[in-house]
Amino acid sequence: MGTAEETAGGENVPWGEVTPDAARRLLVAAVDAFAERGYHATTTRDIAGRAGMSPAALYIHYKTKEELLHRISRIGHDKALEILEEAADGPGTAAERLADAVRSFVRWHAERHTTARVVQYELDALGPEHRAEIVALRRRTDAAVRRIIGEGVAAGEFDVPDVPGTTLAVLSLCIDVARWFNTQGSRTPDEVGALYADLVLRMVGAGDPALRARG
Amino acid sequence: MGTAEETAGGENVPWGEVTPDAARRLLVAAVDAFAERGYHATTTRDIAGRAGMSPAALYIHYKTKEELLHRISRIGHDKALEILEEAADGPGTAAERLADAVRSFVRWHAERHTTARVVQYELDALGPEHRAEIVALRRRTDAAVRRIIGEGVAAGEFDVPDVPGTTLAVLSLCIDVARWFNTQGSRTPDEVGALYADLVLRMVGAGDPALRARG
DNA sequence: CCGGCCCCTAAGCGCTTGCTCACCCTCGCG
DNA sequence: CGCGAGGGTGAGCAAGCGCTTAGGGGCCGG
Repeated sequence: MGTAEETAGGENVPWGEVTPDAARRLLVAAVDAFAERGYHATTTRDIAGRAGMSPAALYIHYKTKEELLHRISRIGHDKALEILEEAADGPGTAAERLADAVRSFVRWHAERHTTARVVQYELDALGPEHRAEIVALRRRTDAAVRRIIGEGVAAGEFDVPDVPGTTLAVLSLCIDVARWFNTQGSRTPDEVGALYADLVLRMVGAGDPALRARG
Repeated sequence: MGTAEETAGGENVPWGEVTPDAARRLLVAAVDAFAERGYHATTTRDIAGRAGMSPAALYIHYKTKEELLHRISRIGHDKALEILEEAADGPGTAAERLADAVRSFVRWHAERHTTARVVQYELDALGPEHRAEIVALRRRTDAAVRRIIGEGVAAGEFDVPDVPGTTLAVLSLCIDVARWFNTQGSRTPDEVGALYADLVLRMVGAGDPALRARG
């Protein structure tokens, strides 16, 4: 109690783990700028300006612009992975767990699509070591989805001729939500999550379509 | 006969429509560089260097770096749209046309994934008027897919509760191939096309799964 | 009241960027 | 052979980049 985290607004606030306050303001500004223009097109002056600071202030809290991207990418991937693995390790049939995983993963990508866009599409801008670290996290993401699908096939729930390929496609579908979401509007994250969960169950040939529509 | 296009190697060569030769070499170099590093991280010196020319040579054939991106984007979208509309307007049932469209669209994104990456992911780097022009092309892409799905539903071939949403998901799935293809290897464009055609037929609830597997 | 500490800023350094300009080399034609 | 035109180059400009540094202002314990 009385920790910096609580001072910052509790542990469920989006960037609550980033302290002190000035560092978080800079990071949030960087997420917005990176999502809007891309990493390379964003200047450190722009980030500092959005955070209401001078350009030099950035370097008090972060060594380089790349370190900012890495922090964003790391925290974002941790969160996305946590969401997925929680669903993968939950109770229920493979179909229920897969639907749950897709629903929450997609919802996160839609709700926090500016963060997700940076996390998913600016990976190449990281330095070699930082990129390697993030790639390792992504392999765990892949493994979590593959595990659910594999278990569904083993249990006879799913009909999937190509498990690695279908895993890839499912993840690709979910991740790409970050690219297009809210460029049109008119759909809530919950709606997209529900739609995608249904589509993915169809992709793995899970059970009776009529059951899916009702449940 | 004896036109510049034929001199350049015939009309089926990837960038055969770009003349003169030096302009094409620069454009191909730009595609590679943009795909590898992204538009903003690519310098005009890098593009010219890859084409074996001095930095100044670029400006003989293109007014700005952005014009280069626009030319690439325009030609690429034209080609992608042509592929899709050809399949959409072809003969056969809605299921056959949808499978055909997805198969060829995906194959193009895989085979020419460096071009596709630029075309699909560097749109924001275009100036306002050029972007508007490209966005109009993408609406036609969307319309082509939506038409096939709509016709399949009308004919009772498909079971799709949300036609616009499913259209969006199908296109998103195909487009994202450009992002991940060949970062791992081990899959040919034909294989990915076949896999994705099957997955999409499942998404729209087309017919008997057993029939799909045999056909 | 003050001295040290922590954030922060103004100014600017060294470098790279997109792009330009004066000039040259090559080639077809009379 | 002279010549004009068009594709190419070397050098470099103004602007903007990531990042640094010297110094200032507010807060806090003594």
